[in-house]
Amino acid sequence: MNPFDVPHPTHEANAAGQVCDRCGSRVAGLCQPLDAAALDEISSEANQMVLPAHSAVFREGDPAGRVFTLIDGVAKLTRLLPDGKQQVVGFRFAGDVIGYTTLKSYPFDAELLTDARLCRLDRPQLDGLLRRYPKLERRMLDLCVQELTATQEQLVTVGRRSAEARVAAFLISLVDASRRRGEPRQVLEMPMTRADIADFLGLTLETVSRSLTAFRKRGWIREPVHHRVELLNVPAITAMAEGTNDSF
Amino acid sequence: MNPFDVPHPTHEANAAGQVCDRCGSRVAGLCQPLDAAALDEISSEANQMVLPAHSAVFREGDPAGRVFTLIDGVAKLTRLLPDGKQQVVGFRFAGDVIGYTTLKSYPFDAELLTDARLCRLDRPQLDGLLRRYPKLERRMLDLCVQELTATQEQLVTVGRRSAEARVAAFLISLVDASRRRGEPRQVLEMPMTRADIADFLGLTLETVSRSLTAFRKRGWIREPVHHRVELLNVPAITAMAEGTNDSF
DNA sequence: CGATAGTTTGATCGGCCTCAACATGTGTGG
DNA sequence: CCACACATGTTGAGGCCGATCAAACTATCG
Repeated sequence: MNPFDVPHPTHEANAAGQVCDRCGSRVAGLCQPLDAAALDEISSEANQMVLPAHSAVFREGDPAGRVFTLIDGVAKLTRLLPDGKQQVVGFRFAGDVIGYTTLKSYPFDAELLTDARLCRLDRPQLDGLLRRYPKLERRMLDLCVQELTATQEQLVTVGRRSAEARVAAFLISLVDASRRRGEPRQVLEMPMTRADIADFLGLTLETVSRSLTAFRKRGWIREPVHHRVELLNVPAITAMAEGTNDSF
Repeated sequence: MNPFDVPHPTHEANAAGQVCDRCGSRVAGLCQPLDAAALDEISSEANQMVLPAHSAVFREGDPAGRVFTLIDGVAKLTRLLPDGKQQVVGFRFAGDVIGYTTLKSYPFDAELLTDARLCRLDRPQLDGLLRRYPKLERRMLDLCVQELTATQEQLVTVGRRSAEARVAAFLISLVDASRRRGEPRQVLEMPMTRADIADFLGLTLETVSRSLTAFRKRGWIREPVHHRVELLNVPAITAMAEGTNDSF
């Protein structure tokens, strides 16, 4: 299933930290609290892999034996309902960690929206690292708490906001994610389809399309090419997301 | 604000483990992986407190300096929207841990629905325990992963299910929670109001009321007294929750 | 016993879903 | 390179589910 496994080049933590010179990725996720020596050790155990768009990193129910760091690309995490409908529980971007869990099997699908490079760490390796670097355990807890908080926020969005407010909140969350990984332009890559967005927001793809069209007509956004949005009026979009847009 | 702080009696872990004889609570939450000696040490540092119904354990934004274990009672966790509406992000029952986070402040309100007893652990104490008992850190990660998975499930419920399916799913989740703490009767304490349930499910209280009335008329449930439900037809409720009830 | 919070039920409205048709974009093979 | 198929996106019309507004009923508590 993963035909592109290649050995991972040794990381080199530079003075500023956080960036691996060899693979070019920001060492944002798991490894953040580690020093150079530890990073070297991890790198010698981790495998870099490349996967094409629309392939699955893992599926709901697979034995949870690996942890991935997304070096490059975008992934969506989905859960399946008994009746076949799907709910997107989150999107992941460069630097994010995917698939760390203490459960025996993954509780959701992880599917790539773009071609992607990933860092793969197998469970025995991870366990060994956790034993040698106790800080890592704390780091995983941090990540989990962040994820939990974000999911609760999403619950608020899906549970209590109007359709346009949900789409606006989604756009704002894209900006935040982009800023977090240091690309503070308001031109955003948005490789997800209307259907993906709809399954994230608890809407239909038609409603998402209509909302985006409405934003476009109000001059709030532009879509110069497919899968790229430009936010022209962040304050208006923010106000819409927060439901405080009595007039526009 | 907490006028009922009382010193916590020393725990005694019995041979079967998991139950503290002195305070009568099941030591289910944080302390599960610890041995008797560790439990004694924790107990000497923890404070038991009693709070009345409708009081706040902590509020969104408070500095996250304490961790609580609910010994007895029910709590709801809520987030506030900018426009004043609230979303219930979860309910907590006896044995559940509340308020452990690596964030600087609590990301939600914790409010009691019933009179409750709580075990309180202040942050410096917790940090010390984490240093002495590294297993605890792993335990907190486990709890966080569980909570995250449950919240994702709730996202599916709120995002993709019909009103009656959501209410049915809520009832089933009550049964599960009840079973988890060893009360496998299908007569359930349900101290939350229709409004609480509505804010959890992304519905209005009227819709929740109508759904429960419908279930009652179909003979699926009874409410012998206020704040107590009896599930008479779990299969039907389950089928409704899963959306596989084409006929009933 | 009155006041207040919570619940039920009814009537109406509207936002979003559904179904449908068409437009546009993308990839593939001739 | 073009023709074609197929995925994705847009737009419209109509209907339904759940929200909203309103009123009566019940339980709880001082």
